[in-house]
Amino acid sequence: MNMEPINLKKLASLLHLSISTVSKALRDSHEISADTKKRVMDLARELNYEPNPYAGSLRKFKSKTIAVIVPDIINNFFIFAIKGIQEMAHARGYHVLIYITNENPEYEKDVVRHMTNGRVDGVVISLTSPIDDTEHLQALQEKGLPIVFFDRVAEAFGNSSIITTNNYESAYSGTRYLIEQGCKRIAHCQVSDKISIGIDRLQGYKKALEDSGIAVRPEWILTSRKDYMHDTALIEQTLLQKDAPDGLFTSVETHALIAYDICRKHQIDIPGQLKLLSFSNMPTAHLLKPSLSTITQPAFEIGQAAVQQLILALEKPARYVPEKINIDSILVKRESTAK
Amino acid sequence: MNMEPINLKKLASLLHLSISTVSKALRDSHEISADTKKRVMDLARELNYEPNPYAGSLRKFKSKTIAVIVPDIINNFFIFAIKGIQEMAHARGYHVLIYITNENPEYEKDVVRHMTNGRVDGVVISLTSPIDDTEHLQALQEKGLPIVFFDRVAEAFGNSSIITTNNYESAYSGTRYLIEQGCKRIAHCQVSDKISIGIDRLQGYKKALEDSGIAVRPEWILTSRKDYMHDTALIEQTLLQKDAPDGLFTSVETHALIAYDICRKHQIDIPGQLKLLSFSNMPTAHLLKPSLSTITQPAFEIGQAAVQQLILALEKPARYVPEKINIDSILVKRESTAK
DNA sequence: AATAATTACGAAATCGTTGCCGGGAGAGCG
DNA sequence: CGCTCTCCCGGCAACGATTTCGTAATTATT
Repeated sequence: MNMEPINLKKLASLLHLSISTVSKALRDSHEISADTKKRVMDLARELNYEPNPYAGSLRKFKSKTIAVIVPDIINNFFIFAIKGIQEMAHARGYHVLIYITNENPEYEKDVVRHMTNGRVDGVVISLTSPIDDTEHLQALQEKGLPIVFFDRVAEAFGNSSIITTNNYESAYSGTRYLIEQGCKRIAHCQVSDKISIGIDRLQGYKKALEDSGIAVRPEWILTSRKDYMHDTALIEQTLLQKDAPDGLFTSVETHALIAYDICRKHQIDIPGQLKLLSFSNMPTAHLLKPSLSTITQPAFEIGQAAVQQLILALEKPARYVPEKINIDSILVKRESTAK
Repeated sequence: MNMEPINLKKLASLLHLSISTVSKALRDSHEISADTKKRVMDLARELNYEPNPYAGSLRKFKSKTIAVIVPDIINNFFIFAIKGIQEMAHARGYHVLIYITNENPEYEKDVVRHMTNGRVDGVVISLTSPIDDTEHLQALQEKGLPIVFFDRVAEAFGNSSIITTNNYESAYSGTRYLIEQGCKRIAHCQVSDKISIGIDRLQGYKKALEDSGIAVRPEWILTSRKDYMHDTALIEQTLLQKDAPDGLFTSVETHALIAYDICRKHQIDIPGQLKLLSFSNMPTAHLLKPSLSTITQPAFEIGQAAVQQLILALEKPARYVPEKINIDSILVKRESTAK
């Protein structure tokens, strides 16, 4: 079944030319006559010649491949971001390797470490690791591999572009909105206290409470352990206590769904007893019962922008200046926060 | 910033050994003394040596990379499948390149054609192209690249493993279930009439109607054009006609969501006026209003099985026999089909 | 007509790794 | 002591493409 491969040597021998001539003809070099070029191109097309990418990579230290590293894929934000990344990368002729860390920092480090070998030209990453634990990324950068962060970023990390949404402002205005809707006891469920978006959103939440003269209750700041059972127990316990919250602001859609399940189980009325607002890119938010008010991130655009920055760093390193790009989220008001 | 690369030559010169000795030491060859091995390994670890994958690929015609080609990614079935693919592949030491065809057969062909060059060792694919249009895949196979199909497969395609769910039976029992719930006029929305799952599910739907003595109405077999506007108009028009259906069985979750939107817009009661059942892997199905009855596919397991088959084909070609693997779906009854 | 310049191609080195040899040193055996 | 055998290691040729350099043949220049 295994046909003999079509490579430059094969083309050259069929055309009675040298390998270098064929190579140059295919790259449309000025050194080759139009006549010869045509002969070469025609045969290449006829035999479906495809250059071996690894041979070229070896010589040129370019693989035309980028890696996307995300904490999870069961999350509509990342889905849309990956879609944006993928589309932009392909449009620019890049291949995309995908790595899912499953929220496991050790696994992320492993993946990143094995990336110092030229397999990829650059990396687009949304961090799983805490922001202060980035030696593995440092190592990458020292090897000359550009990194672009999106969503969960390492602000302090020098020389890399960072693409985020306005996390602080969104959390602030989201929390303010809950207050406007009548909430006085608002809990916040954060994804982590050691990750950029966790920190930024928490700050926005806190500031909004302060500005409204509401005291921040530390026991109502719930921190996820990325474990479904644990997170469910944590939220359930909070929602069932005597002086329970009348508002819940969650940082990821998973936790909003958990809250829905808990409220159904214990017949807590949304929005009557509890108003719910979540960062989310769920396509079904408006169809839920009740429909979910969301802070919707421009996930697709963030993904696109990340790749644009990365490719700029790769192809015009001289002109490339790391940027901090912000693309605003949108607050969509629905039933879950109605008065 | 760009540190000089750590490669075998560098290690060899530091250790005063030859390149081949270092290479063999790292691969734990029996030709090398334990002593030398240790020296080599220690230095390699210290300097974070990572072998250049492309150099090896070039010599061994193995890239330890597979491609996943899917029609779309905004679809929970594919999300979970990709997750299964990714996890299994990484567990077995493979890297995953992802390609999204956006339901565009021409793009699929392009992607597949550029894959005959050794970039990947094998391909896991869910087809966008019609089942009778597979020369591009034929070309791949002739190059000796194993292909594993999942979900949208090419049955007639020789020598490849095929992983599906029991599409025919699921569609049959789903339709029967709608009839049991009192539906007499059931429409079916298929994803395509030229794709395996479209055909299989349509057959199951038809057989169920026949077995219940209900005539199949061709105008109620709606075929998607993978265009949101078109599909919406098509379903809307069907649901608004005089003698409208009292049941709708959709093949992909997107169309179920479209149906929800249409029903809301025109105040069609689900399940009172229209019962709705859909193939779907939505995590929010039980939270919709009304909750959506689904035929849920074992997407994650299908992805895993696909990679297992592919790796078997790659690593034990002698022992590999193409298989047709079926993993059953589950019918989950919820409010959208209540009596 | 002699020299310079241009055109069109080929030879060979190179990227980092692997694997087939070949060979020297020492051990074991008769 | 001479032979074979094993143990370790180094040399070298690939893998497929790119690129630098060299060179023969043709054309242009003075």
